[in-house]
Amino acid sequence: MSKHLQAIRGMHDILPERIALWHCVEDTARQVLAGYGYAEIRTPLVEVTDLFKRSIGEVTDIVEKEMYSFDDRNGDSLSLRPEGTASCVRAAIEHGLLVQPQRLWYRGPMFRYERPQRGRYRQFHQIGVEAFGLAGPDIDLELILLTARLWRLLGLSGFRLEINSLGDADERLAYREQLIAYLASHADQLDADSLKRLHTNPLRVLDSKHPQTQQIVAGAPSLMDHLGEETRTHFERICRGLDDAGVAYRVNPRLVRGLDYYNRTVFEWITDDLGAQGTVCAGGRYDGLVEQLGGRSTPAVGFAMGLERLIELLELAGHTSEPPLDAYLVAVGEPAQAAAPLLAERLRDAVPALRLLTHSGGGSFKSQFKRADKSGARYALVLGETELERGVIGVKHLREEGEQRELGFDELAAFLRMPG
RNA sequence: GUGGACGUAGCUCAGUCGGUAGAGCGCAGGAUUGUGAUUCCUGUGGUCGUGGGUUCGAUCCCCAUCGUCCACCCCA
Repeated sequence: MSKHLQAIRGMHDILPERIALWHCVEDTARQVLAGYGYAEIRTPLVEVTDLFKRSIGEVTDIVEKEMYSFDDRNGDSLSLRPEGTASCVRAAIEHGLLVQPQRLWYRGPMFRYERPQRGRYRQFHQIGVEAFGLAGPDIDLELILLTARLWRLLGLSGFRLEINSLGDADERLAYREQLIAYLASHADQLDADSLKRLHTNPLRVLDSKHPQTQQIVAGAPSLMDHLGEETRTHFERICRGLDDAGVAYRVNPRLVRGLDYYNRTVFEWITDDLGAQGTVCAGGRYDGLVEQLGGRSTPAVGFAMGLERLIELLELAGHTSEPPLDAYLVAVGEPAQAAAPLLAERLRDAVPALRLLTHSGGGSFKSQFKRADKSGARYALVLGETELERGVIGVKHLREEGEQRELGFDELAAFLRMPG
């Protein structure tokens, strides 16, 4: 690029030619979420840094090295949000929303200082969904079914669903001890990263990609065996529900998530079509987080999906946008040009849904028709000297065969209301 | 943060074993002074990412830097 001014690394402009795909995902998601009774919430992009430290976890990569943090003029440390759950929980506590069950969703940009890669950006967009105050497995199931419906409506297939249960806090603690003991006995065979995590975040070693570490992990004690009766039943009921709903899934006992606040259910929707960043949607239960952030103990489940990743999949699937315009108004000659704006206004009054672009800048019939064609409009509306004299508007089909016709205003309005 | 590939026209790319660059598409105009998309003709196109070094001379070689892409890591 020869320009000296350019967008910040890993942060991308979304250009008009691609915006239709964003609308498609956003509108479909909004429609699905409304259908399940979820309400949208919007929170600031910036929060006190401490909020993320206390929720995501001090020793996670996100908090340790990926946050955009800065001091404001008061000397308070603030951060661009790296994810949405923490803000959502903070807002819910702050406004007393948690006195009753709440189903909330949000969307917007998130920021993480990572090395950009396919499907991974420094500013990226998520839609997140959170359900508060509901402890039963039915709500975990509802969230997963909701996502499955969304994929269906978007025409996306080929995802696989992986689920796991991390157990309650005490179950996990007991397992953690055993896992550390096991891993420590094989310490000499672990890769450096896993060795570092052995005592800080041993569960993360389970989903290491390192081949040799994976071999060790294969022989590790299973988290599933450490689940208590209640946790196990909770998990089984989700699996049963998925079976009954006909949603295929795979229990992956090595699925853990990178954020500290998860307990019990975790799940991921994964695709093989995006290279290394295959997780399209992920989430889980976080029953302890609300209390941890100063609220009353409140069970909660949620997930987030990456919009850039979904949109790239839609592009791969060959999604194209609809022709955006119904009509393009061609006006040649001074009197016609003077009359065109008023004609356009009257048409918009008469046909509120009409998508009409009026030519601007004058020019010959030829050049205006070229514009009309490129605009993608279905019809050209023609206003020239002759039409003006006769009090009619020419209507020409740009996308199909058909004679150019001359219609009076009322006829034209009727035609544009019910074209074709 | 680590490793690798790559930055040439608005876009996709070619090219110069070092002598300041081409194609296709696009865009503008014309063939048709009231009709687009097809066809034909003409025109428009670039500080060869940026900065420095070597050289008589650098888009090409060297170094740095910024950016893109891929993988690791991590995650949506």
